[in-house]
Amino acid sequence: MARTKDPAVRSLLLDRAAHLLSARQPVTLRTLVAGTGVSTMAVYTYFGGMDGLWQALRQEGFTRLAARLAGVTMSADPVRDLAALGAAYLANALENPDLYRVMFDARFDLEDAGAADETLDRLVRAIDRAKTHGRFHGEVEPLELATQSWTIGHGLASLVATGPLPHQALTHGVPLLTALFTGAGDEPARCRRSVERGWGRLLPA
Amino acid sequence: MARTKDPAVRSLLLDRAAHLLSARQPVTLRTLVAGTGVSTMAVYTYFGGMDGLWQALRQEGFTRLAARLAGVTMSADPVRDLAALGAAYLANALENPDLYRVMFDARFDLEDAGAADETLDRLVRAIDRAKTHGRFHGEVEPLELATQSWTIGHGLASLVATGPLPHQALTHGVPLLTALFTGAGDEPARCRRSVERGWGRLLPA
DNA sequence: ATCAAAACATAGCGCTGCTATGTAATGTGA
DNA sequence: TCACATTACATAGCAGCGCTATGTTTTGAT
Repeated sequence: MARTKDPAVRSLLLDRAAHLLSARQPVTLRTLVAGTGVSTMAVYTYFGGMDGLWQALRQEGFTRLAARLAGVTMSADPVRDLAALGAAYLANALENPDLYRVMFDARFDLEDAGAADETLDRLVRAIDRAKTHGRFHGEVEPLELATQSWTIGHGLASLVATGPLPHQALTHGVPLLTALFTGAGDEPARCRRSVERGWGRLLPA
Repeated sequence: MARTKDPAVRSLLLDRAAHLLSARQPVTLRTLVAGTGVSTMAVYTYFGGMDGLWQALRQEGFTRLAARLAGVTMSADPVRDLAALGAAYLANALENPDLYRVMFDARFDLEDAGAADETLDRLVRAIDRAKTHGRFHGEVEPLELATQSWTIGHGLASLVATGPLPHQALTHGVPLLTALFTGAGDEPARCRRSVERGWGRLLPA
């Protein structure tokens, strides 16, 4: 008994926001709708305000990350796969640095808690796989090891994306993950080779 | 042949900014000077604008961090000391979460690059000490290991301060650092004991 | 004592997100 | 099919933001 929303408008606004973000142009209510033909009210009908737009943008960021991780093909070497997931995480963060910053920007009260859960779950499953392959010893808690891997990935991504460390520093991911996985029971030399293979093109800077 | 600046005004503004920040009240040009008796122009006289104030605030954050790290007393166990430095870093980040966020907030172009250098240097020296004690093997590059320790610390601090991980997750610091230092040559069981000692009160959540 | 220079106060500009108001479009019940 | 309630949408205007132009006052060197 009323007018319906047009999903295309919503996508249009999100796309334009992402474009402005990557073009390092300010994302404001007015710059957002400028040239789109829609009025500023559209932001309120579809997102309830700018905060809602940022939240939707974060969701988009996590969705894109999930897709990126899903693109990592599993191999016969589960530890390589773990490193490859880490590399994919970092690659995504550095290819969309602005979106990554939005995703982990403070000043949001985590109503979209669990947005990162899919990411973590994928890690957990990869670790489970390494366990069944006998690379990690039995006491390893997959969720804990996944959280620790995430900590390394996020720390690296954040320090590089935010400035304190140069891109070169991404190579630190190899010794960090190798140390972590070796501590989880993998054989050191073999572990390092696996991680290096998984880290892939992030290695030569 | 002119009027001189009053350092007290500068401190007053910085103090008030920190207060507003910790009180979770918006830090704006007008809220900053409200009730202080000084006018908005003061912010421009002493900081050149709000950006300058944020920059000064970051400097203050790093100064406070340096003081915190300086308060860690070295013991006979250098690996414990390394973990204690990590714990102090995290404790500082979580006691001044807003300031920590300002410190590592993106959208600043690193003109104050090197602000974090003192922190890193302290880590380097602690690692050097562990090397001379024979805890790490000779190929260990202190700067690299320091950067990797920082990555772990910042990753944890960021994920906890920004929301995705609960405070409980700080305990992950122990296995992470243990794995890293064990990989650097320390004997596993001894390393874990040292790290646990250094991690201290961050352990019981 | 003089006077230039800098600190300081005030007012106002263009921008921000947001909302109040009026209008046009549309899915639904009769 | 038609009327209407309901929602999308456009416009205008509000308070607040950072910043700057302007005029005044203070002050330190000559």
